[in-house]
Amino acid sequence: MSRADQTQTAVLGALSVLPMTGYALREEIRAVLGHFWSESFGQIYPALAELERQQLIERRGADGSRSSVFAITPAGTARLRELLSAPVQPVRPRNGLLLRLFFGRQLGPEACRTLIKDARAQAEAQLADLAAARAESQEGGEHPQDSGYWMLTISAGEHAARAAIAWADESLAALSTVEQQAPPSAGSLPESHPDTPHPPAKEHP
Amino acid sequence: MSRADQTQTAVLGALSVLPMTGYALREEIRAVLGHFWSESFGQIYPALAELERQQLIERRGADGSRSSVFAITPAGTARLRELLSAPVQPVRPRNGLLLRLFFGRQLGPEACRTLIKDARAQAEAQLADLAAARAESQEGGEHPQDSGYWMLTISAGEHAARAAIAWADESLAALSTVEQQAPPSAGSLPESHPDTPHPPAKEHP
DNA sequence: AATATCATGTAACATGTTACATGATTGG
DNA sequence: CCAATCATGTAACATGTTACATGATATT
Repeated sequence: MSRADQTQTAVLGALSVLPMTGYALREEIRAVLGHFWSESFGQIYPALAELERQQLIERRGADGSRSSVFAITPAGTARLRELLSAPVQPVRPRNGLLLRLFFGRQLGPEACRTLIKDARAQAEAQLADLAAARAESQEGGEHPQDSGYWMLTISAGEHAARAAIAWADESLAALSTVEQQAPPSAGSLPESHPDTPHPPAKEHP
Repeated sequence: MSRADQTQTAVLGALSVLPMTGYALREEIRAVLGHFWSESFGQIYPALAELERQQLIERRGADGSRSSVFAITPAGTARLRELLSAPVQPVRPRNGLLLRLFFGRQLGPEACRTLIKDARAQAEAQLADLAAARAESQEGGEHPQDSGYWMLTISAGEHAARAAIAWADESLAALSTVEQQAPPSAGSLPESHPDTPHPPAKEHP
């Protein structure tokens, strides 16, 4: 699957659940797929235009005039299955948090701790979001056929978030053992004695 | 931090550990930061040129002539700390595996199971890689000052990989309970045509 | 009547990847 | 000498984001 097709996959997939407008599409993608997927405005409309040109979706004047609801066609459903069957596009990782921690000596332990605490808080928030999504999906039950699959994605997010929290706690503990190490001397200064504002930390045994 | 600066951060960071050529830089980034970061060739050289122009790094004719080793300057170290202190760039998620599973009904349980098994295998492989990296970092010990921080990134990868494995096992079990559900009718059949926004459900008997 | 939201789009920009071109050095 | 690898770069392409322009519809 070429990369461009990924947007088409998401759009076709969403329309396979329910016909909607481009605007609603973006809202739904943000709200429902947001945990693991994102599309920007500038991609959705071109994708819709292209899909319509290929007759994989069709536009229906919803009731009177303006707002056009897009619905998937049989050919579109076939194409969706084809796209979903294509190998998963490997993602090039770019984790800004870990990049900063890797060069953590330049930042010093205090700043690193802050970064980790922030990440932990984010994971907690994520967990709360997912709990809400899980409840909604299980109760509302408008799409019982899909909800089993949707649960898989929610569960994936929960596992990842819990792992992040566990890692953060472990890391905060580990960081206290390097606390006494000062960051290396500033670029323009010769090495001065370590004058970190941190009180002496406990050595690890 | 603008996005472009992220490459500069990685390059400056790597050179802060050890001066090296652009080629070696790419190899090191791939080998050492590979678990959480990536840079493509086409970005490294322009970044090096720009950093040299700003005198944040300097080029040294290594021994005789050709291969130029880049070394960070004091100003470069200062800039690195500035970059590392900037807020982490939020990443827009794009998880192709979860996208496929979310629309799993179109694929059917068997294909989904395969996807999950593949993901599990990948996580296992990742875990093995990280174990090797951990061993190397702990024994080799060429950079004792940094190794504590490096361990944090390895640990993050391990937590994530273990979470992925646990999720996969759980999901494979869950999927067996939806096993009997057939994927919805093929694209050419009338049920999936938009005339009926919700294709009739084939409930399990 | 004024404001907020829905709705569709485009253009400019930013970012990132791939393939290619070029040549030096090294090891067999 | 030949092949592999090291080394530096560029250009074309692919992808993705942001800001803007426009106007309808609904709400207050």
